[in-house]
Amino acid sequence: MKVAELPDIVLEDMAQTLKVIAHPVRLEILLHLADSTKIDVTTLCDKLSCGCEASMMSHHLTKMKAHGILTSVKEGKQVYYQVARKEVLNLFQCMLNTNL
Amino acid sequence: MKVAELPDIVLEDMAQTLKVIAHPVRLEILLHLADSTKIDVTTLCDKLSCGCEASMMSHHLTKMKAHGILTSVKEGKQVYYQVARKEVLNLFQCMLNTNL
DNA sequence: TGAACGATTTAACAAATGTTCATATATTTG
DNA sequence: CAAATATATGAACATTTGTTAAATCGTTCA
Repeated sequence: MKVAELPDIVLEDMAQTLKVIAHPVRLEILLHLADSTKIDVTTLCDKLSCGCEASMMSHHLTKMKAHGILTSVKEGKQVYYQVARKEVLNLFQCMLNTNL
Repeated sequence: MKVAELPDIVLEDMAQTLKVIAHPVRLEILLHLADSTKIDVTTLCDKLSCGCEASMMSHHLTKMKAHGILTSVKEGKQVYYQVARKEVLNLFQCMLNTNL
């Protein structure tokens, strides 16, 4: 990891990605999606312990989708979300391993 | 990594930590501190490519210190900062390795 | 068809947080 | 003590967050 050579743009991208996942609800969403392949908004609201309303949940999901972390497919009335960049889950593992 | 068992408080702490480092300048600071054991505010301003004024630099450093990521010692006129939680540097390695 | 319902998104706004620029507070030195 | 240097603080500005209400989209069924 050569520090000085890391261009600003890379740091900005990194910061951006970190910022997107740096929220307790969004972390919980990611953890849940790590297990289940795909899940719809209402079910997420029910399963998560954050007591999040559908509207707020939609906000968080939209944000992560906008940054390419999630994708979604519409099936009938529901919209199913899933993790697009599995790498973000490594970050989790890393944090858990190192007590962060 | 058992998802459902991760208590909210842990997720909040994680999110908090991520939030603190989720800024391009703060990332650059951390990378720089990974190499040099300790460094003062003005030198940091000079070395980093972000063109950060001392005042802003101080804010970033203060923030990271407040969250236990950095520590500082005052020696005469200058204040030297260094990394208190080396684990955060693992996060970097993790992100670089996985193209995040 | 279209009225009613369920699922998700969007809009609008206040409150909390984060960022940045200007100013203030040390600390050393002449 | 005054000047110069190093760092920290304050206050304006911008962004993010959370809430409530309303809008959209798809289904069902009378």
